[in-house]
Formats: sequence, C-alpha cells, structure tokens
Amino acid sequence: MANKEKLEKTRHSLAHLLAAAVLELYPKALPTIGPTIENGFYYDFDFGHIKISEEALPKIEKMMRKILPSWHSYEERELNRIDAKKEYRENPYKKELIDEIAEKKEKITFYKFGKFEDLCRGGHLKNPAEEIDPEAFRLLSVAGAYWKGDEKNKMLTRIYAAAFESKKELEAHLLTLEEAKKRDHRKLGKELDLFVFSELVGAGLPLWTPKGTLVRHLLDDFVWQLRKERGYERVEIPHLTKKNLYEKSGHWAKFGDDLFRIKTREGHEFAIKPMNCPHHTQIFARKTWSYKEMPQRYADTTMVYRDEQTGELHGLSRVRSITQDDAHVFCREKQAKEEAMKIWDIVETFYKTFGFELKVKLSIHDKDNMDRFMGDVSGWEKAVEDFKSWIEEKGAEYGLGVGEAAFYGPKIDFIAKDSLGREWQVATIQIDRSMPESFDLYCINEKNEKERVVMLHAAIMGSIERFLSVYLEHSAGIFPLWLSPEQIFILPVAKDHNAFAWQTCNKLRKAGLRVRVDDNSEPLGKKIRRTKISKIPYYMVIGGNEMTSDKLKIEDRNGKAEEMDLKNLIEKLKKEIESRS
RNA sequence: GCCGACCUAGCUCAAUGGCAGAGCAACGGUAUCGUAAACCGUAGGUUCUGGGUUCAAGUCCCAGGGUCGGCUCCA
Repeated sequence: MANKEKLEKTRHSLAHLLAAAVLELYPKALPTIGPTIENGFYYDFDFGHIKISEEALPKIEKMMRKILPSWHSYEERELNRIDAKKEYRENPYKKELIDEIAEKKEKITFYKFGKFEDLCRGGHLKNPAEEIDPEAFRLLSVAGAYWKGDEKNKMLTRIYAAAFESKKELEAHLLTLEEAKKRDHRKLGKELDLFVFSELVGAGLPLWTPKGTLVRHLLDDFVWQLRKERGYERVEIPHLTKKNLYEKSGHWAKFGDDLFRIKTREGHEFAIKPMNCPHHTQIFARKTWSYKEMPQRYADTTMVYRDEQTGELHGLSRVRSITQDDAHVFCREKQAKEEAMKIWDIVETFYKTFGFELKVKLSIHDKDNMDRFMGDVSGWEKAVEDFKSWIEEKGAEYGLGVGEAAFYGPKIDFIAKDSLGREWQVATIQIDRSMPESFDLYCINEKNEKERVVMLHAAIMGSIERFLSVYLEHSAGIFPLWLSPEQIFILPVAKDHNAFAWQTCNKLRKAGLRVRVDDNSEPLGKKIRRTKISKIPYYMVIGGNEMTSDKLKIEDRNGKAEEMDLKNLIEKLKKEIESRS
C-alpha cells in the first residue's frame, strides 16, 4: 500500500476513533462528519447544551488510546434508506446525509469498529489496533463550525487533530507549528515595534509607530520608483465622498454592510471610501483627452476603510483601515495589453526582491451566477479571453478562480505563501470596461470621435498591511539593510568612547544611514546581547582601538566581521542598500 | 456576526473567594569595563469597562469592549 494511501486511511480510521471516544464520554453528543485534512483530520459534533473546551481534549485523547487496542477489525454492512435512518433516530445530521446519499443513488454503508458503528463510505485500515501508532496523533483544538459550512445552519463543535504514521513525524509537525508561532507577524510586529492596536481606537485599526511608518514608506517608495519609471503620476483624493459617486459606480449597492456610512448635519449621506477607483475616475474626467495623451496613469497610496466583521479581523492580514498602493490606468483598448504587461513587470521585480515565489490566478466571473457581476456574459468572456491570451503569451502557469472576479471585471491575482502555508492574494491586475461606461470616460481618437477608454486597476502590494504581514512571517523579521528601520548600532566600550562613537554616528547619519549609539552606562557584554537579540543588520564596537586607528570593525547579524575605514564602510553599505539585497 | 477560550505593571507571567507579586524594561546611584545579562536602590496597578452576588471579588454571575483558535465573509 502506498504511504499516502495508508496515511489517509490512518487519519480516516482515527476520525472514527475520535467519534467513538466522544460518544463514550458524552453519550448524548451527535456525530456528524469527520473528514481527513492536511496534517490530520477533524470531526464535527453537536454536543447539545454541553460546552466543550480544549480542557476536554486530553481526556478524549486518553479514551481514544483506551479504545484503540480493541479495534482489530471492522464489519461492513449496507442498509436501505429507511433502515439506515432508523439507526439515527436522534441524529438529524446523519439522516440528512443518508437522504443525500440515497438521492445520488449511492450505496448506504455502515462500518463498525468495536462497539462503534458509523455511516461511512469506507477507506479504513484493516486492523487499526495493529497499524496505528497510538503516539502519532494529537487532538489540537476545538472550534465552532457551521453544519455544512453554511452560516444559516446550526453551529457545531469541531475537534481538530494532527495525525501521522509515526510519533517522529507528529513531533516534527508540532515543531513546525511552534516555529510558525515564533514567526507570527503579530508577535514580530510587537517585538520590532512596528505597529500597535488600541482598544480606544478600535479593533482592526492598526496604529503605526515611527519604525513601522518608516518601513511603510520604504516599501511604498520602492513601488513608486518602479511605477515612476513606467510613466505613472501621483494623485491624491479625500477619504470621504457623497453617496452619489458610489451609486453611479455601483458600489453603493454591492458593498452594502461593509461600507462605513456617515450622515452629515444637513442630512446628506456620505461614505468613507472602501476603494479609490471612483474617485480616480473623476480626476480623469476633468477634461477632454486627446488619444495622443493616453494612457493616463494615476498612482495613489492611500487608506480605504471597510467594516469587516469583528470575528474576521486578524493582526495586519485582515483590518478595517487598509493602505492600498493603488493605481489606475486609463487607456485605449489597444493599449491595455501593453499596460497590463508593464504592471506585471513591476509585480515580478517587486516580489523577486523579497524572495517570494508567486502563483498566478485568473479570477473570472461565474456564468451561472451573473447577478453578482456587472454587464453581460459575452463582455466578460471577451475580457477573460484577452487575459488568457496575455498570460499564455507571458508563458506563466495559472489557476482559475471561477466567481472570484471583481464585480466590474476579471483579475489576474498574484498569490504569495506565508510560513504557515497560508496563501495570500497580494498583487492584482484588473481590467474594467464597466466603470468607464458608468462614468462615460472617453478620449477623442484620430477620427475625431469619442472613444470609450478602458480602466486597469493595479495594486502591487495589494495592501501594505497584508504585504507586511506576509513578509514579516516570510522573513521572520530579518529585514534587508535597505528596509531595516535601524541599520547600525554603535556600541561604545566605556564612557570615554562615547564622544567618538557619536562623531562616527553623525558621519554615518550624514551619509544617509540610520544609526543608533547605545551609550547606556552598562557593560559591553550587555549591549552586545541586546544587539544580537535585536535583528539589527550591523553593529560596531567603538573603544580605544578604534580611536587610535582609522579602522572600524563592523559585524553583521550572522557574526561575519570586517575591518575597514569609514569611507569604505559607507560605500559598502550604500551599495548594499542600492541593490536591495 | 457565530462557537469556544482568554484579558493582572511597558513586556512575559504568578497570586484556594481573604494584605495584588516576580523577572525583564524604566528611573536614580555606584562601577567605566573590548564581544550574549555589573551591583544597590526607586517607582510603577481603575487586575479591560460597567453592573451584580458576598462580611470579603483579580478570582463567582450578567452585559459591553478587546484578543486568540476556528466557522462564515473578504467587491
């Protein structure tokens, strides 16, 4: 038996074992479904009025280990719909499943291990008692989950477990989880002093410290540099708008509850912007454009605000105030491809710099569900075909996201993976023929006719918050020199060396470097320790030796030391910053 | 929003319903030291907020806020 298949069967059998143990301890609990997942399995139960918390897990786990030795084989039987439902008089969930299986004209089968029988399509180990290592699984957590994943349904209690073939693999997995915890961007953000949240300000509204603000600007400057080279211009817009703008763009209806709304004292309705495109259309619409002036490319790094549900907020990855590095290109139909490819260029350059591998996803409409999308199917199909041919020309592999398009057009989404294996959509290129229509955006072409323009939406980071959350976990907070809010620590050995340390510091600062002198009256060992913990790219100790020679000794955070004079040092560091390595 | 857990000093965490504490950080002093933690001292608290039970609440109950693990959602 292939390893993968055996692991699958192990997990599946363990899910049954979990249900058996739960029923042993909580006879009134109603088991529902228990599939295998990456790294383990889960099982959803309706515990009725009993509250199950994580404290119960060791007890359940113990019961699983107690039952396991008696599971030497299983019995299988097939029942008809009526008899099958008789087995579950008290359990509406299983009855529902039985009906579904019957509707699909599939066999209704039951599998019995020991005294525990469960509705199941099969796929178990023949002899769990012999084949399962009782030390190779662990119940991890308890969570709520809607029956069938539908929020209109009752919320069940889900028990998650990790399971492998050997104890060693389980321990390796648990260690990976520990590692991921250390890299959690919320923890690193605090340690690196980049951002904070305040209960007074509110959930999902990060406040940026001086260091965090510096990092944000450095990232944005990088994007801006790449855009500027490609003919973009900066624009700025207010963060509010009258309702009218969004009624015209279609956002008022589509955004619904996610929009922060404001009523003025005169009774007018305003909204805080959840996106920037409609504002930007009004900058474009300020005059009549000649085809010779196209494209117009507007870049704007600015915050948008979305009233996300509190339970969905998560560190920087899901917030209510979101900084988009947004840009909109207004161009002629025939220019769209070239402009899209320019954006793709920027995306590639940007992410390569940080060592990210990107996956490409083409997010398209859902032709069976067109009420979520503006325009007709044929317009969408043309737009999707355009994108497909561009992506293929580019030679990129891509997946399809059916129904995941923006309501105004398809998107090429770029996806980065974080240390926890979660995938985050970061950059996006979107093509929009709908908003130019709504706002009547055109240029005058060679034949002196009005020509409808198309609009490209392009975010490189997507949002600075989300990018930083992914990048913090990707880098574990080890920032390259150019992005480090502090670049060099200078550690004077004793107070006699403070003045010289400050002189050196000021020379480096004058050269544009971000330097700090640690002139606390503490032993050198303590300063070194603090430095080593801090993730600072470089530090140097300054004492009598340095004061009497023109050599400085600089050490990087990997412990590699070099000696050189100040001029060469500045040159070396500047080079490293410029190359963004 | 929903299910469950949690919230104590700037940070990490203690404290059977019975005097709110430690380490680190901060501040003051002594020491001025060459590669991972000098020594002594001082200060620091609406125990998330509001209400309730109790002779007595950080601890128990209710409501709200926030955080965490998930679910649902994410134009």
